[in-house]
Amino acid sequence: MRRMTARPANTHQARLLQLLRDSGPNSRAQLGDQVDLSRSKLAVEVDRLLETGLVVADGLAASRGGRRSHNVRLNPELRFLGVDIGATSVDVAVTNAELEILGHINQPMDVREGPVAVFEQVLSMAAKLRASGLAEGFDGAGIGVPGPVRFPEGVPVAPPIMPGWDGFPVREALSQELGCPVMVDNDVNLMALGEQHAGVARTVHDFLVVKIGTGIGCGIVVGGEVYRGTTGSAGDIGHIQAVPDGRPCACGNRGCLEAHFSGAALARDATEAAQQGRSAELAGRLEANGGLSAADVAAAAAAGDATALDLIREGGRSTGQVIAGLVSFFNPGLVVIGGGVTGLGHNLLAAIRTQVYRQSLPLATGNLPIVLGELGPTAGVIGGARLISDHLFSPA
Amino acid sequence: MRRMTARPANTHQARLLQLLRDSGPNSRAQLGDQVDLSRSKLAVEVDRLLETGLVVADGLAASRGGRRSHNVRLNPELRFLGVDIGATSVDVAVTNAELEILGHINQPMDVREGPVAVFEQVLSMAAKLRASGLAEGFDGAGIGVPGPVRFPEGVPVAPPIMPGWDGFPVREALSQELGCPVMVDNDVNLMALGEQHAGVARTVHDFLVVKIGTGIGCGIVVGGEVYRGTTGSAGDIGHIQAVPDGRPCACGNRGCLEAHFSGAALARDATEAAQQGRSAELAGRLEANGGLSAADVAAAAAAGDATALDLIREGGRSTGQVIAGLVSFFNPGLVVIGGGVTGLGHNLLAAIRTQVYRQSLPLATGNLPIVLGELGPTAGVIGGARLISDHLFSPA
DNA sequence: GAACTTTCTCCACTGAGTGGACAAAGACGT
DNA sequence: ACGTCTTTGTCCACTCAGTGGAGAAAGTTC
Repeated sequence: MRRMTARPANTHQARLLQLLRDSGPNSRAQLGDQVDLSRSKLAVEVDRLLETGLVVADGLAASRGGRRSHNVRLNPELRFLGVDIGATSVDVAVTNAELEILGHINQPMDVREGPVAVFEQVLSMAAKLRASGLAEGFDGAGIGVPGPVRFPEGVPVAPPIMPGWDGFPVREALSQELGCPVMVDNDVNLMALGEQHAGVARTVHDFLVVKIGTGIGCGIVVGGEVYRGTTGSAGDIGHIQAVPDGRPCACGNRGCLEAHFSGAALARDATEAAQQGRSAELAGRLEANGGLSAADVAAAAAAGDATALDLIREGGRSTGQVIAGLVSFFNPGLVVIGGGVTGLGHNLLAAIRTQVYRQSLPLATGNLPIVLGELGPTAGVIGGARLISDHLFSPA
Repeated sequence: MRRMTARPANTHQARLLQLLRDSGPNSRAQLGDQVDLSRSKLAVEVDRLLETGLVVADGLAASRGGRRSHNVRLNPELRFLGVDIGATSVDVAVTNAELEILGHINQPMDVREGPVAVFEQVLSMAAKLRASGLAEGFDGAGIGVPGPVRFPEGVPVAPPIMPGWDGFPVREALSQELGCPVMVDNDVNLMALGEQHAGVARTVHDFLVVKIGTGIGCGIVVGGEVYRGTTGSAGDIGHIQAVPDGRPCACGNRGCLEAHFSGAALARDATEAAQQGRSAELAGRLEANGGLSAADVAAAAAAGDATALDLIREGGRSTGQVIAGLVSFFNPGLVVIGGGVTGLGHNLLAAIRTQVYRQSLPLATGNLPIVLGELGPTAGVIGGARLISDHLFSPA
């Protein structure tokens, strides 16, 4: 199949495509209710979209007491690729134009091996999905990388945990390989887009997404749009000071949030506790697995281990301390906690909540939900698909 | 003179009015260069604006090698009122439609006396300006108050330092009294608008304005627009924890930034130092004035007093500590320091800069200017005029 | 089968916006 | 003084997006 290359010709068409993406098949009448255009004009634009092939007829809907409506929907053969590159693993997924996941693969990986090796892996994962019959090709791809990105060009800039990627033309390279438009963004921003599109943040306009994985980052959404900052490093909260004169951090300072709580820090602290004999539970797991991860701490806490619980509580306190400041400053309508450590679940959430509600002013926290992300590991790939569809479903 | 009531009929007219406001008298040709409309259409819209009286002819400009242009400008009789209500004083100013200050009065005042008393004072100040022949009436007014505001309604919400104002319909009441449209906002947001319009932030799209006066607040500008948060309390950074287990704060917590550094805190610390005999300079001033203010500390520091200098440096360090976190999070293109304590000048600025540059990541601070505001005490009133003109110069 | 609903199409009309021709007004060289 | 060039502004015919009403098509309900 030849891939779609058409783009909406005007804002009306863009709006219609986005409506069809977000609410599935619709009749002309239903579209008209949401789009503030005369029925005549709307019919014209829908017909033009049908001509481009982006939209196809979808049969007759059931009657609601009158003439049955002719539904239209986004072309079901459109395929987007969502790629979420983490520090230690990659997620690749295929979606249709309505951003439903048709297939999803996760593989371990190390970003530090550099862009060439990682892309080889990503491309082979994409090929596998294609080979399984889910897609004959891709109409667009959205990629998330664990570091700051100069968004318009799709190029990582000075990424701390992936030094080899600095300045690598991710967007251009992947667009070449995949033969379709590509957008690149920070992984946390993709997660925010994902939760906004299909998760807990569907109705909020200003919110924060705190992703606690190997590192810690924050996605910022202002007025429904991801805010990326002047140099693309907005949300880089891992190196905000959480503990004065605290632990030394790789960045050269002391007491950075990331040095005190993150997947990596938690594993380190748990190992330390096990070795010092402060927890039999953790020591057993260390013995068994030859190492400890955040998941081990979660399991130990679930098994009632006090030390593990303490580690989580202490981490939640540090995180909550920083988030409290951000809440005072940003006054969001929602805070979403996500990332690898969401396995720590409600113990973590409770610790964060306590700290934030205690430290921020009532006006900012009065009606502020602090919740776990809904999408788990799929938030990033859905966000990727959303990112590229936002791009393709806007006037050229 | 009957006040102007016309509003632009469409976005083109709004755009033209804003252009004329920001760059003064212009010929049709010059306007055409900036507005992406055909000369014909532009002429039509300009003619309509002339009919409304918002815009008037302004004679012929000098020739530039061809036919001389007929300039047009905003009606020079338009008058805006800018009001900046602080904790301890009020600024009221009259501007023309180009937001040039024609007259400016500052008077001491205490917000805690409540809205009724304060408005009486504001109205009498406005009357004084009118009586001096600067205005026959006002076409709009922009008011800043030192606390959070529910912006669409123009009503203060839960303002900590002005409890009597909670829920008072400032916008409606003043609109009634002045007989013109009124917009109300947080004083720090007005300052941000002022610096954006006529100060240091003219070319930046994403920036922060930190106002250090009796309290501490922060104005946030995203994509050229003031960001106010979900409940209007965005930028309320005075109660972010700057010093763990630090000084007790009126809000009930400990170590809040405002408890450690602000006009009030500085005066308190200076008085303490004077009484403990740590500074002869400050003790002398305490004796002479019967009390100490931030200005006294500034003067003492300028006279070489080490204790005063230490107080400023320590305050700058706390402030810088908090700002560093905000810079990491928000990645602004500029940070402006303003408010009453700008009298502390470069000693304060240096301390803040040191702390921010040390604590934030290079990518966020690499090209980040941290500067003092340019407009001083006029920032707020210019911002007020800007606020209402933005409102009036947009389609009804 | 009549009356009512809902969906969709057709068509004449409005009005925003364009671009080119041309007029007005000045600068400059000869 | 006069023609040429440049810049500014006006006029006008034309295009095209968008509207709203009439009415056809296709159902449901009683």
